[in-house]
Amino acid sequence: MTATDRASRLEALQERTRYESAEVESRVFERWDQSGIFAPGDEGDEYSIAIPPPNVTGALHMGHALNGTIQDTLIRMHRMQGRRVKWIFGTDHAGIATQVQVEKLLASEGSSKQEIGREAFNERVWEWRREYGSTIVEQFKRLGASADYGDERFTMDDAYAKAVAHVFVALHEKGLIYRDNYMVNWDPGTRSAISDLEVEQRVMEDHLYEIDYPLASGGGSMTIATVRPETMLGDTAIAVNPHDERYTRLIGEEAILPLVGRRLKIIADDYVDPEFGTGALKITPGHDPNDFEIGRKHGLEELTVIGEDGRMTEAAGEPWAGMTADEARTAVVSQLRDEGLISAERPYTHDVPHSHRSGMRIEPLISLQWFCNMGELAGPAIEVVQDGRVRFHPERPWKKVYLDWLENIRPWCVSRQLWWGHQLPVWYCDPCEQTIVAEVAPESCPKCDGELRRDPDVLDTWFSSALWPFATLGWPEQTEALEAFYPTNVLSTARDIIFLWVARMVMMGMEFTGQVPFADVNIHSVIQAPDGRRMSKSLGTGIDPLEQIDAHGADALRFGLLAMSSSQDVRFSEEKIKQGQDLANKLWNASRLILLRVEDVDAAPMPETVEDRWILSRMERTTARVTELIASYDFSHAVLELYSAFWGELCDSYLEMVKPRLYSEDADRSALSATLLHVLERILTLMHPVMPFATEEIWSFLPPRDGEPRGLLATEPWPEPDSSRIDQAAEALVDGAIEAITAVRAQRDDLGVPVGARIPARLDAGGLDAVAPLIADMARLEFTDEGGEAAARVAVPGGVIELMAAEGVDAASAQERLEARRRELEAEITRAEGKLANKKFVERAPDEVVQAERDKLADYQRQLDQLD
RNA sequence: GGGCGGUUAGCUCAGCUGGUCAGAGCGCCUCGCUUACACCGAGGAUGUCGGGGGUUCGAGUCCCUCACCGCCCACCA
Repeated sequence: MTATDRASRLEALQERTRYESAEVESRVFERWDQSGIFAPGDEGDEYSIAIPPPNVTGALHMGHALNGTIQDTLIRMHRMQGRRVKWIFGTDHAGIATQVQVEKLLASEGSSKQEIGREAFNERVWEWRREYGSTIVEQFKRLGASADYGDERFTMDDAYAKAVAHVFVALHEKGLIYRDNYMVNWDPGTRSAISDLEVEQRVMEDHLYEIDYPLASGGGSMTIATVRPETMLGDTAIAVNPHDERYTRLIGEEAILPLVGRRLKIIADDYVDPEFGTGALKITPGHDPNDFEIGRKHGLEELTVIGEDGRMTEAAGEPWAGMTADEARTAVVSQLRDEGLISAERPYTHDVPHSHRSGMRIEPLISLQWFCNMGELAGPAIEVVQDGRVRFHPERPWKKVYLDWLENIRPWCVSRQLWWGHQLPVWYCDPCEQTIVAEVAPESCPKCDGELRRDPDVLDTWFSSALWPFATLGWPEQTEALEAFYPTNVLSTARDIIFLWVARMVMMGMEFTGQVPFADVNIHSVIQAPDGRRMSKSLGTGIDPLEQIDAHGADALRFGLLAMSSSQDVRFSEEKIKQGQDLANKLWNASRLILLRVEDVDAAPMPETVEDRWILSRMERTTARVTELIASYDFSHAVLELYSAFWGELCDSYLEMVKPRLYSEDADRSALSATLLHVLERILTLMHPVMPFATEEIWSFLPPRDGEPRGLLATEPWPEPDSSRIDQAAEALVDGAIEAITAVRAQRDDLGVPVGARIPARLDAGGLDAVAPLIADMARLEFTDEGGEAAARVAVPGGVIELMAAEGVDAASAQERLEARRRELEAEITRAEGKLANKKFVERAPDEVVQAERDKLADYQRQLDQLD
């Protein structure tokens, strides 16, 4: 860029009185992209974050936007700190979610996956992905996320699939993955088994029926209570508590299952609660998890009377076979009623498991599935969190939540009856009952050389997600990227997937790489809808981040989200986004003021005045504070710190103090220019990780450095706090001056003095002499030594400022404020005196606290004296 | 059934190990289109920190209890 180019750009800047985010963002993003900042550089200690991969089917929601902002803020700061940064980016194949999308598409074409077959279906999914899979990627770009887009991953990539198969086979060889006929959560909606973590409890209104089961001996009956009468068709026993005196004599006897006639053994088990219902429990090992356990314990027969299609099976017998479970319930109840076997029925409210995926009621049933025994894997994952190799932020309560879950971990059902996903690397030879588990498809049966049949099931999506931090880097190959960027530094996510994903990544990471997958886990807040409900598409409570970007700008959204979020769940507030927008605009205009008034200098700051030293000192403190806050994942405070440092200190105070010098045409403004440019550079740098677009755009207007046009702010070095610029004396002086200015302005306002009018005043506050010109200027006073009647007295740090009678000064109304101040001081004095008169306080409180109270009292006393 | 979190200005939220911690932004009121910005500036009002009890010289800040609200975990039919 030539000097004349710059001149004309500055000229154009004169006209741009507003920050136009839409216009700036696309242009700035293009510059970042072109210059290759998204890819890791060649130097520096590595710093990496693996993004929680969004679903390919996904659209950017507020959670993505918040987490994307958090990660990008970390990534950008560390990039500026000279680290060799990689933000591992990609998408998840999201088994069920994606399959459902494509099924819908097929349905709209009047087709179905059954009609076209598995192979063609999968081809359609890939096609779908080619067409729509980049949507969410582009949306992350609009956020300003500086991820390594050039090295994007997908959990169904060939290399990734190899890693998945490798892990499956290895765990199988170790005996941790096995096939079993076991009770699973069957989701009739997706027609697949799902894991415990994908089940959610919903409160349901049901009926609790009491049903009489006649005793085989003919002597009376036993009454059991159930909410699912239709499952009685699969009953194989009745259980009572061994200590329940009502039933002890019946243990070992038999009852007759009504409607069916099967003989049911009456067994004893501690599980049964004598207090509940009738104290007798029908046992249906095929359709209830508890009954299943009891059944296995007692060697009971397991009958499957409800099939995977949700209909009654042949085993249920006539006339129920073929009915849906609901129909069967109605039929069973009606027949029982006819036979007079229902002795009671009452409404019953209880929790019922539902599929998180389809929303359908879970049908517990026994199914042949693949499981992963997690106990052994959990050990190291517990250890690394206990010894601090993996740290949660905030630690409380997530560390405990994580540990509690791992310490009570249960087997994981990893097979899914879907078509889209990682198909199990398992083959069967039916004739010789061989099962082959191998990374590479075997040609034929090793025993009989016969044809093999591949297991049609795919793996739970979370199985492949669990490998994300290392499989994305090429594992199991020992790639350069793996060597450089694994383990990653931080994992950032909301709490809802701590078990589903975070814990499993730690387990798999430890098992297969021997290292933790990440050192820090940042658990951020969940953004709720403004009314406090969950933000969800189905509820219609979602707020589209892209619409927020359109309306307020990406920087505004980023600022707002960070300001909103803490460790607590928070309601979305568009006002916070608006605050971010105002901040971007203010930043833009403050920068214009500086850039358009300053001389083109290229020098270190040269403080000339106390306020110069003050702002330089304050900037160092802000630098240290912001750096520390971001590094400790305290984003809301980091962002508020930036806000108040920039708006409060730089704009409201410093820039106003400096204006007379800045606008004086005759004076040499080079020293001031150097200071102003330094301060501007510093604030832009500190704000860049949070508001990358506006800061980058402004940066491009800065004068050349070392004769060269500026490069990108995104790669500018992050400032090291410079303690030599800390100036406590200057800070005390200027802080005092600001306090005095505020007090005088308030008084003027009360007096009705016109804003622009300069009025005569006397300064009688020893400590403020050095900043008298500053106060005079900012508070529009003309200090004199002349006597005369004071129209008003204003208490200021260390003394008083007397406003002299002058035109527009209404002495009478001044009295009011003075009185108010006097009352305030008197109240404080009374309070302090009372405290100090309390012997116990003086005796027991720490000396410094007592002394501080004495100092306060003295100070108030002096102020009060000076008002008289 | 366990466990966790919340209840602070009209709204959304900060307040670490108890002693200027009663705050911020928005909103509201008054004044100002002053040569960066009206997406602005100057000034102002507003809270017995959910209720009750306790510990302490001193408590939004610790303990107990009650009341709502929310979340997580859990195999009581």
